Amino acid sequence: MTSISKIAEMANVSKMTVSNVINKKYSKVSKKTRERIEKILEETNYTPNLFARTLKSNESKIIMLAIPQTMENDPYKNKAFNNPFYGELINSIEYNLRKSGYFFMFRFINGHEVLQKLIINWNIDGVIVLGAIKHEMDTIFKDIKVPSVFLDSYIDTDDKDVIVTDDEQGGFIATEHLIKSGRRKIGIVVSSLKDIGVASKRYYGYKKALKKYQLPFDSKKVFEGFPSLEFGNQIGQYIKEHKERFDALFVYSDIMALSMINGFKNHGIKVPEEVAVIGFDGLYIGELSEPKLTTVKQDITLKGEKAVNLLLSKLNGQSVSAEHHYLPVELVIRESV
Amino acid sequence: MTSISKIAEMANVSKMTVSNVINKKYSKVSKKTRERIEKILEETNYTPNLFARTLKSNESKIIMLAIPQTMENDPYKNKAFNNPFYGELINSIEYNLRKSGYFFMFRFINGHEVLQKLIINWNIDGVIVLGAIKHEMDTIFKDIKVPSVFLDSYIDTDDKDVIVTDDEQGGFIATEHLIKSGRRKIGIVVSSLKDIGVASKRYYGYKKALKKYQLPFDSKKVFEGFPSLEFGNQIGQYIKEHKERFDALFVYSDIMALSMINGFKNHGIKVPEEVAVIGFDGLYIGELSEPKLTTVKQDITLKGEKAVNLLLSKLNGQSVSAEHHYLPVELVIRESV
DNA sequence: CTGAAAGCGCTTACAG
DNA sequence: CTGAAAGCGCTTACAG
Repeated sequence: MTSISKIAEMANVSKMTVSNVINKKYSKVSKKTRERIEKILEETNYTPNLFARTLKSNESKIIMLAIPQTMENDPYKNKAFNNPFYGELINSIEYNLRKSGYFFMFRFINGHEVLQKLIINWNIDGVIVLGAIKHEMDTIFKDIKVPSVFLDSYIDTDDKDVIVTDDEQGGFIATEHLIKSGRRKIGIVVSSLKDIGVASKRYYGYKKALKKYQLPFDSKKVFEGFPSLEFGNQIGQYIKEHKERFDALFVYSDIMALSMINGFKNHGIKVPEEVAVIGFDGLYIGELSEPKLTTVKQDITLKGEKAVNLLLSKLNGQSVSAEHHYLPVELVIRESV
Repeated sequence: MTSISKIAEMANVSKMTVSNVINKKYSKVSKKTRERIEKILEETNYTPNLFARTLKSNESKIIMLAIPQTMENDPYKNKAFNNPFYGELINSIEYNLRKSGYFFMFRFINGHEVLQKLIINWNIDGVIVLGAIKHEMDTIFKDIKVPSVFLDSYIDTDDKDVIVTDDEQGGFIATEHLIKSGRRKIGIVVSSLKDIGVASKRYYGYKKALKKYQLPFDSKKVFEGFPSLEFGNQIGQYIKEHKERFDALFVYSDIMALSMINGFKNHGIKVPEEVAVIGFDGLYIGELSEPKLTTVKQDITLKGEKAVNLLLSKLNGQSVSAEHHYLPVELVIRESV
């Protein structure tokens, strides 16, 4: 491995001069020296050691995507990333970071870890946090001293940068669409309502729509769970047994909605004739289902891009005060309602 | 930020003693000193700077997942990670690395980059390469000097560690299952056959099965493309127009198979009655489709685990000679054949 | 059991 | 325009 000092030796100059050439501080180097050094750099295939650079400059160019792991994260037990949402988001974040010359570190953070430790460990320049909930701000995300952007997080603090989809509005238009299509007995499927997050915001939107159209809210029509064949079958069976009480379901994610539709099929419930189903996300797989999934679409790729851009503007000091962005949602009507 | 020297000052000892306590080299420190230092470490919430450590020790604990980007990788144009395969794999790799105390860096590598540069940049301890093809070994993956594992890569070198699914066997049993179910006019859909890779191996298996059962091979029944609504519709239309020539399709991935089934629906082709479809991967979404997708299942989570374990065994010098692993496939019969 | 010192590969005031 | 030197935070022979 060629180091600066080796290059300096070969070129018969000081390390500083080499460093100046590498960092393109050309005003400090004569053209002749510069060209001689550049040639050697080229020949020796010099590659800087970014650890050394970071140690000195305190700029690592590493951005971390941190996902708090709320439940068991052994992928054998919980394939969290079954949901293509994650792949699409990660794809976008990696691309946008790389385009700007940053490196992408990715990590689930379990409840016992404190993100700030990892940040110091690696001199992380900035952090994108996905799906944080309020109480985690006092534990996992305590004392984060680098620029950070909270994605899909409802953390109830004004001084943090936050990007979310307009989840409440999304829940509202989903439910409103069901109502406008003539449904009156509308259930909802979410992950967990224990904490305020994406799921509960969409749930608020659901309740808001019911209220606006003077439909009664019934807590027995609220189902909490995670996408799986079992859960879909369970809800399918329940609705089969209480058919008179349901004519529609708002499901808070597409992957979950497809799981529900599957459960309905298994129990002979016709979608949308007997029970209409509307999802949330607008994933590609929703276009492939039978019936094709009506859903509330969010632009996941854009979300990743926004997160990176906001973070980088923080890093560059272009944006100082905290920003809160609400990304728009869009109703996509297909066949399941 | 507390550094070792600050701690040393507070404890009235040398930096070396602090370092020994941090690294649990207890034989070199008296119990009394050790406890005093540990208390200070605790109180000051000391976190080591891993850049400094790496600079000295040359062990970064960073593992990189490198994916060569064969085509345009702007996620606005090509949502590569639409395929939940990637999410599941990344999930598993991250988990298994973290469990072993490693950090996970993730990056697409475009054709102009050389991975070895990135490795030197970051002192990467090891690399997992996903989906490399032969000629990339002379460009992108030239001169990799750290332990590396090639996943889903057919690179034709004995001295590299390789983990692949038994793709040829998978293609064979998929096609054989179609034949045994009475189909004789079997097409195949793959990504690209230009290079030897996962797609072409599955294609060889397809040809092998045709041969074994003395069915003619017809190059007009081979379709190359990428999963999208358009491609599904295109194939749907083609098969509609040449209905007499098809009664089954082996599709090299589940996400692509679902795209085909969608195209068939749009053109009124009944699956499996008119054309049977078998996929490859065994993703969750295949259980949700209509009809449920018959497929060749691979264990993606296991694949990620194997990749990490093999790489770590290389790092620890437990495994010296190159290993080639073939992961088993399994026929999962559902409804689409 | 403990310390002083060198060194990993870089950058950056400072001096000339 | 160029160099000598200090220093980023750590580890590691070496000496006592």
